[in-house]
Amino acid sequence: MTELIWFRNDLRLGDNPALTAACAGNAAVEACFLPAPGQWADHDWSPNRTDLLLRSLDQLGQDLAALGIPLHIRSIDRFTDTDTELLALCRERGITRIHANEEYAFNERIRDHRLTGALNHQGIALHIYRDQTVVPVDQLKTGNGTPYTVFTPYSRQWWRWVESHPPRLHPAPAARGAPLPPPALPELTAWRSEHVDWLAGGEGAAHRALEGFIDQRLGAYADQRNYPAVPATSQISPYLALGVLSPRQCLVAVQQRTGAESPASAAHTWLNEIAWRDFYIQLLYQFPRLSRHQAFKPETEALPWEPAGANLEAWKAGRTGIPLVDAAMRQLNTTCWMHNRLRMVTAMFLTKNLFVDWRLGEQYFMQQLVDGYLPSNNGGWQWSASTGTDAAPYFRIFNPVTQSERFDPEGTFIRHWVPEIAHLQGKKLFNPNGTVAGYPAPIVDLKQSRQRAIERFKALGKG
DNA sequence: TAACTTTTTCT
DNA sequence: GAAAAAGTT
Repeated sequence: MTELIWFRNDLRLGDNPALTAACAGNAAVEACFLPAPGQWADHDWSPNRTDLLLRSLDQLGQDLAALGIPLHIRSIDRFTDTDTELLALCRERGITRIHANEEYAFNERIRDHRLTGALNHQGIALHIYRDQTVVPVDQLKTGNGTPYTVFTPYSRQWWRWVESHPPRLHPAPAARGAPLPPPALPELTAWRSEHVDWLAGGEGAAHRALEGFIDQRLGAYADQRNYPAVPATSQISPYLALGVLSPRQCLVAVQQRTGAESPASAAHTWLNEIAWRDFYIQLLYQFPRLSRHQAFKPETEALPWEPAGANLEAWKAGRTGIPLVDAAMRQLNTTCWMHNRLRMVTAMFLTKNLFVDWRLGEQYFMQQLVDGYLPSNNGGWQWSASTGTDAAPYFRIFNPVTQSERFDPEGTFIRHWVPEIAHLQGKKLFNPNGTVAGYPAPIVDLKQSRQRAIERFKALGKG
């Protein structure tokens, strides 16, 4: 009898509940990963993200081989091909039990549900373990027993739960046999990218990034995280998105490296972002429509979005004529990552000023981001578009010029990414307003478009 | 995880 | 007449 650990969104040895369970006994342990490029395409996964995935998978295969655990990489096209491939592997290798960590998006849950039946029919058990969050997705409920849909009360309960349940990490397994040759990776050329060279793959790199952040930048995080010109953020989101790092490891690392029982305020601010991540994951789990291109607030489906067209293309290209928006989009297009404040600014500009359907922005972000992750990306977009849970009130519309004055006061970030206006001084830099040859005039009037958005949302209530 | 407008307060 | 506070969207 052989145990199989099926890696999905958890490309790590450390703190991996399914891996720990697979290695609990003395039976032989083998591992598998099933790349599904057809499904990746359906989910708008970026080659930037899958490049990091494949490099991390490569590292995982080597680490497993060193422990004497073979990793079988069997490419399929879509989730519907999973049963055939897994059953064949189980038959080949004499596997009777499969362990995997839970995934929370709709298609993944359907896959696992169907699979359980198909496998049981063949006498193979599929064991699923809670993962991806600090607090289990169905743990926190309001007084009515309903899921939380507002962050503030959720986070209160989140902290209370975390303090009464200090996370205990699953240790990485010990060697189970003689070292093996590392597995070969499939080519998947279309899913490779050269734009994410700056980011190293694998668990070791992820932990170095996490520890470097805590040691060098965590103290200043609360004060500086909103300034895109300052490298104040942790930059570990790509690893969390792929499960190369677990959020529980983040929590424990903060406690251990700061030597604090309960987190100080700087640590608190950062860990609250982990709570936001948990919040959005539990929402995706509780409300399947979020996985299916639907608004959390159904009434917002009636909003008369503008035809996307040239405005969407200008936004994507970073040629809207609004410097902070353009700088942010160019950062995204070049580095496959964008500062969080700018994600809000650019999303708000697309959905409120250009009044383009949030789904198109959400999709473009997924197609570019190295850290694209459905729960956070969808949550963030619906927050900005005021269609989601705990969303920005529709009348609270960011003014991208005011945002630049506040969060890029020296213009450092704008000058870096929009060099054609770098010579401008003072407030001119934040809104050249068509005065620089070679840089577009604003493609939309900020004041008028703000008013238009407010009126359209207001009309919803009367309908 | 605002912005804008109007009103009031303070020198 | 500026700055702060309050009200509106």
